Amino acid sequence: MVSKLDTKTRILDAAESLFAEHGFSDTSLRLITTRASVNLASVNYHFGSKKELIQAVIARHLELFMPLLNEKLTALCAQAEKPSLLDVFNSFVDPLLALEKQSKNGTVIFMQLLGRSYTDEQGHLRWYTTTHYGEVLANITKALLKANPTLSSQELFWRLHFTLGTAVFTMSSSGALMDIAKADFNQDIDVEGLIRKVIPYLASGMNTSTETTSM
Amino acid sequence: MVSKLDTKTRILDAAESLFAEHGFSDTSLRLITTRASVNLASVNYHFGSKKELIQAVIARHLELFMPLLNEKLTALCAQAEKPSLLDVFNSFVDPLLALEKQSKNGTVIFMQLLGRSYTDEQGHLRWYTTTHYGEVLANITKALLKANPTLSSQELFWRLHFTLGTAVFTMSSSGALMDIAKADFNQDIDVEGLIRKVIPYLASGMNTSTETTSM
DNA sequence: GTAATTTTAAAACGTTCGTTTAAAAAGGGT
DNA sequence: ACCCTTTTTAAACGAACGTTTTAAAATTAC
Repeated sequence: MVSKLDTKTRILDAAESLFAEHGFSDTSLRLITTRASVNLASVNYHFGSKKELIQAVIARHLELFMPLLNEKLTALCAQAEKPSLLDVFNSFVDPLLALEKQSKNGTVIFMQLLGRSYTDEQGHLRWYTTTHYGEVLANITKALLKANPTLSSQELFWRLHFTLGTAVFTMSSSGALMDIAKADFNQDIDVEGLIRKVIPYLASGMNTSTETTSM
Repeated sequence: MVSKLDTKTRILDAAESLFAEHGFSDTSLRLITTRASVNLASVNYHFGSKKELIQAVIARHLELFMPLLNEKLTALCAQAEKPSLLDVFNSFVDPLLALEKQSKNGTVIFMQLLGRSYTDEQGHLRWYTTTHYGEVLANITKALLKANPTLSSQELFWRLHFTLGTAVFTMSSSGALMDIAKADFNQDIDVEGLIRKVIPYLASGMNTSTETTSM
């Protein structure tokens, strides 16, 4: 059934890194199959089309990430005491780092794919995630509301997307940012360090007091 | 010298909206020239190549935005009293809204182009902005440091990019966000409203207390 | 071992892309 | 009117794309 290393897997591995690096449109099937050392036609044989390959690449990450995140969030929602916003955002750390083990630079690639899915196609991924992982998304808002019950659903909506923007953009350009940090002030920081650095920012933004909005 | 409406301008107008909507790679010159009602070859005649057209589209917005922003920032830096972070971020409002007058949805298009320039090409725009508008960028950090002198240059660097991510992502997907807000809780909000909504979030994130980072 | 099925392989398909060419049209100066 | 420059136009170019086809090779089942 499978050889030493599955053709399907080799395609997925090559595709995900190339997609993250160059985007979906700028990555040709010929480039993918060359890097994967498989025949050009095998993509259409195993996945049907390029579009379905893109979905498969994203789905593979979501299938690992979402259950891990859901586990953390339900635990947070089940406990008696009120969690802090830092607790909620820290729930994302382990699931994100788990992606790192699935594939090299998995975390960054996942976030880059997330960002590209938001911009390259028109909300195609948004539909996929909400239908397949609606429960997880609901648990995110549930945990955030438990940490900050004063938030209206409207404010939560906006700040959640602000948060998503910060995270996606930061992790997507993490390579460049870490290079600049190293060159400008000799700061060595890895992916986990960057995640932990952005979390307080996100928590602070989510906690924005409405009084300051008037000024 | 010019006819009723310049061919060059018609190309720029058509290109910028299509670039923002579909991305650089997914927008063909044939689509642009068709919408602009000009001949296909006129792009290469007036701009040289597609790549140079992309730069021209971005440059046109930067040339309007950057001087306006610089004016606001220098005024802020010149004044005696210490500005708040909200003051600094509010300096961006008028320059951003000025883009709205240059072209329809100019603000959103500008931010979308900014985001795409960060992801589609590898730091090409970053080099362009730093060489052409390095003074403005320096004034941004100067104003932020005046508003929050406790920030180290490293922390400022990171939070500045967190801020950029929030702004770019939010404005890039503003159309979808405003649609959802309208459908889910009947909230009518325009571009200016969205800008003013994100600013307190940005100011709060920029003011993140370092003590909370330990937890 | 043979037959049926699955997977790989090479080649070609038709389309679309950015770009170039060469001629026609338009504009400006004197 | 004329010449000279600028701009527009239609057509074609070669390259690269996703996909399909057809046959060979490998695998599995009996």
